[in-house]
Amino acid sequence: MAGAAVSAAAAPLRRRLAPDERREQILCCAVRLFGERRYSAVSTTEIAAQAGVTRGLVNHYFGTKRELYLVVVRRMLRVPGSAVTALPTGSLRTRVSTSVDWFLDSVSPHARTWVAVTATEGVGRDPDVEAILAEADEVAVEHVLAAVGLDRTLPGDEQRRAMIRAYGAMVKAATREWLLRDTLSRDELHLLLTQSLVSLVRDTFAHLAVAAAAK
Amino acid sequence: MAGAAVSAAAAPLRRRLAPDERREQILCCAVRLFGERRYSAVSTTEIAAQAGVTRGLVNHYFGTKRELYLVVVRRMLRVPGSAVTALPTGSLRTRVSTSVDWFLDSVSPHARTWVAVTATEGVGRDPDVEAILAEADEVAVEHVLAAVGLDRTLPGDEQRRAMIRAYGAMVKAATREWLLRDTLSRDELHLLLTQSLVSLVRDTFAHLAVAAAAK
DNA sequence: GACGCTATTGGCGCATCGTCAACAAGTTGC
DNA sequence: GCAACTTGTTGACGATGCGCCAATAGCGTC
Repeated sequence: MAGAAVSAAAAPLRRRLAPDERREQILCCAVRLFGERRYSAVSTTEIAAQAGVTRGLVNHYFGTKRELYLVVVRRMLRVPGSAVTALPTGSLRTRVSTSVDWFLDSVSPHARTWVAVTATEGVGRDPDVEAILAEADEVAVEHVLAAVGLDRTLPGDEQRRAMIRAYGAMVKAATREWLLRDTLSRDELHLLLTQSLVSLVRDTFAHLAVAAAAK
Repeated sequence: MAGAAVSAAAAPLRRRLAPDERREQILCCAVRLFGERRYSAVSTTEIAAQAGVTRGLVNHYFGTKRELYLVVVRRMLRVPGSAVTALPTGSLRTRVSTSVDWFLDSVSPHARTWVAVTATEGVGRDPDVEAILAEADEVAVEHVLAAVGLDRTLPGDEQRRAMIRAYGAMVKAATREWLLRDTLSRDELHLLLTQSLVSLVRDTFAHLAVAAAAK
């Protein structure tokens, strides 16, 4: 009994961690669970259990289950884009091709989480989630504009940005075809993304400028 | 008192409807509520209340809240696409342009519900919802293949279908830009969708065929 | 080794969901 | 016309999940 008491003292039932550390630990489990199942199919109890804590602590750190979810969404989008190396040079097609390659390279290591983030569409609007995704899209648009070398002060900038956002949706969908369904090889995906963006910039934007000048 | 009794008999508290009728009534309310709020923010109690029935009846007809939700998703995708009129003729660009116009015409009356259906979710996979959306996408792919006049037995069909699915994602995103954010005019949207599909078929598919023949 | 700070717990109250037996609105048979 | 049957509909029960908060117990500090 004395031995039991000693070992119990040596390994206390609750371990007290630094707030940041504990928060990170819970968030990590939440990312994994929300990544593999939908919102309603994940309970805060389960998240807490996986993190080795009680449910109350989850609420203590993140307030609400929904708030935790939003943090997870934000976190998952923080993956790529940190190492924006030197801008590519050369012809439009060369620059676009290089950028597409860079994108594919940066996605493939985090394939699983990336797919989860950009995953499903459904019914029911969620303004908060939409705002986070929109923010990430805006960053992507900036990258594309920089890669193709377009002046952002020119008239028609808003329209071009909208079109690039739409192009971004195709990028996501096509990349899912590659990573998830394996219906496209990397080369085929690369061809699609490059060709589409080149056509967008060279043809569609040109038509746009002509139409704007005509009126 | 006798009069009250008579009026009560004339207007009974519960009205007994035909199953299909009641089911449709509940489903209608569910469509509206799920259209304007996200899944977790809609309770079956509220749906029942809006339909003028009790919660138990909702479960009786649809089993589970989730099952009801899936029925809603399916229903919302039932765009009156039945009226697939005669296939357009003329050059590739003309046929694509006509098809894009037809699509935009058929979407705009149901703008609100359509936007709700194609709204992006966030994190968390939902295989059931994905299956429904995939089914609808496949129908759309068939329409596109018919419009551009591609033989479905040719080699590389799977790759082309995948690329058209990706194009479909761009169509949805761009249409949302038009309907929701008003960042594109209908003409600009039409230009984008037409130009992109023409480029996809004329350039990308051509490259694809060349690459396939080379190996 | 005692003290204080605070990370952590456990439980309370409330809302929602799925199930089911009982009830009553219509319908049919006589 | 009334009675019996069918079945659409209700109301309540148990279970689960979530937000909140006072009590508890690690861990650093003097």
